[in-house]
Amino acid sequence: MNQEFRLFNTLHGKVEPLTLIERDHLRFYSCGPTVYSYAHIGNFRSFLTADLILRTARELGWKTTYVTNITDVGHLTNDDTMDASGEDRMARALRSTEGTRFANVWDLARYYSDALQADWHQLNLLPPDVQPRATEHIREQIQVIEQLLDQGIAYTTSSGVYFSVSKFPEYGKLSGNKAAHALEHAVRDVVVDPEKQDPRDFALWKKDENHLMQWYSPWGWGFPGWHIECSVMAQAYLGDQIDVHAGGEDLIFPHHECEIAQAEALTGVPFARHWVHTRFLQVEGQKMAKRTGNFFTVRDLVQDRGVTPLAVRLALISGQYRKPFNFTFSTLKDSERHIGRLNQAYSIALEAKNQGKEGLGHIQDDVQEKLQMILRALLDDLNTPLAIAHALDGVRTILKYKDVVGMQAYEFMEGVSRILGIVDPTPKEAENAPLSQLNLSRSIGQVPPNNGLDAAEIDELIKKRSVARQSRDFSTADQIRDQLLEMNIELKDGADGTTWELKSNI
RNA sequence: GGUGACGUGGCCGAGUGGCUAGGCAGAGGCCUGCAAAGCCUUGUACGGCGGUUCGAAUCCGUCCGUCACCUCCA
Repeated sequence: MNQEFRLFNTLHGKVEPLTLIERDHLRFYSCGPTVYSYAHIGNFRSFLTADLILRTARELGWKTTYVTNITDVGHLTNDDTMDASGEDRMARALRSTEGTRFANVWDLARYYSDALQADWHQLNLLPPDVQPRATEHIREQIQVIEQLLDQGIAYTTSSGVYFSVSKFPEYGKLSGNKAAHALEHAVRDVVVDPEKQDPRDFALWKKDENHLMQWYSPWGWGFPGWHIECSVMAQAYLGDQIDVHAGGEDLIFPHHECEIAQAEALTGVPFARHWVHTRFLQVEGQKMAKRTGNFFTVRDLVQDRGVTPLAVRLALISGQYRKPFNFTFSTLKDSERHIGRLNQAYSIALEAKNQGKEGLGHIQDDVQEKLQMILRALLDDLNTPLAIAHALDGVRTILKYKDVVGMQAYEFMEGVSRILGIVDPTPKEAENAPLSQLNLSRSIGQVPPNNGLDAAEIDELIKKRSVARQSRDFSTADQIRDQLLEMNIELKDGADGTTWELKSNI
């Protein structure tokens, strides 16, 4: 049985089997966001790649140690500014319209990292084992900078401490950006610190007594450079060598390149074996940006537009992580339907299991085979489109043979839930319950805002309509159906009565 | 200028030499008071041009096109 987990490794430019330092134990670090605003769906595409790596590894029976950081200290918008007066993103966020409600940058960071956790949970991302914050590891960062200085790999100027790239000949091995002249070309528009010894050198520490977030260091008051936090925290929790390091494609250079330099210059051993990068998504064919109006956070879609969170998850993983991906509302709509079918199949499977049904043999073999195919697709460089196709295939089988499926159908759906995370593990039974079982105290929170109705009133209307239908007064019945539809509530008449579900307004 | 990725039917998106991907939309049917959902059936394809081969979407070359990154960014 071939259970190799193959992933594209940016370091070598090809798909390679994951080899672990410690047998059956994955040490995994994934770069998290800077919490200066709500994380957007692009951020989450990247986190979802990490989530799928984690789920796949666990499915193989591996032990996993998953660390993903929260960057809660701003980086300079311009690393090379002479006097470090370039405003950082946290400070800029505080000054913005939205930021005025926060007393200071610390409150702002706390607020947005709490929001991140909430969105993380909504999209059914597995919790990390450790979620370290940069501000809680300043001491360790200072210690590493001191070691780099001691070994002559870093040097100080009047404005800060810099890593000396010339002391690490392998610099550029990840991104291919080896030529100094290319880097000079890249910084052409930037004010260069005249004390820097090499244009490639990057900041480890910035001296600044006026910065909103500052700490005392051997070099006076200031704050750490951006790159040092991740390598330090990764090493603190996972050791000098880790198996997989992941992040967005933009992090390849300079962030990850610099992490490698900082870590390996000191330890002399490879920092991460496998580098995994998620491609940026586009939205409706364009780069996502606030100015083009195609910028979306999870809450924009879920809270404001009523999209099922799992549909957002499914839409975001419907393309393979390193292929160009265009996020569209059409995809999102498809995903909502698919989530509905998945949940429907799950209910059927759960019922079959509760009744202890045996199920027909060939159907059982079929879904068991499909579950293996899902795992195999993910083992092949996280081929999520193929995995999802197999999952939907299985769903179709279950829906088609809903009266004769058994225990294995349940195991299949549990597997899909475990591996892909696209099945609601706690289905809202009320939403799909027959009329006779409708619970009048259903949560009002499920009703979209501004429709002027609470759940009890909806039930009343449904009952009124049922009475009208029984007396064959179809014009009244249809009128009620239309009325509810206007409030994004769609009715379905089944054999066991009428059910309703919320429709998003996308 | 440098680095890298990608081009499959109306749309999204699998498929690394011969064997049905899947979904959405479209068409027809079953079911339904009518819908919706579900089920059944169904058409359309591999950017252009060369080459290798018995045979190429799949390998090679070349051209065209699209996109991303290059110390703000997941």
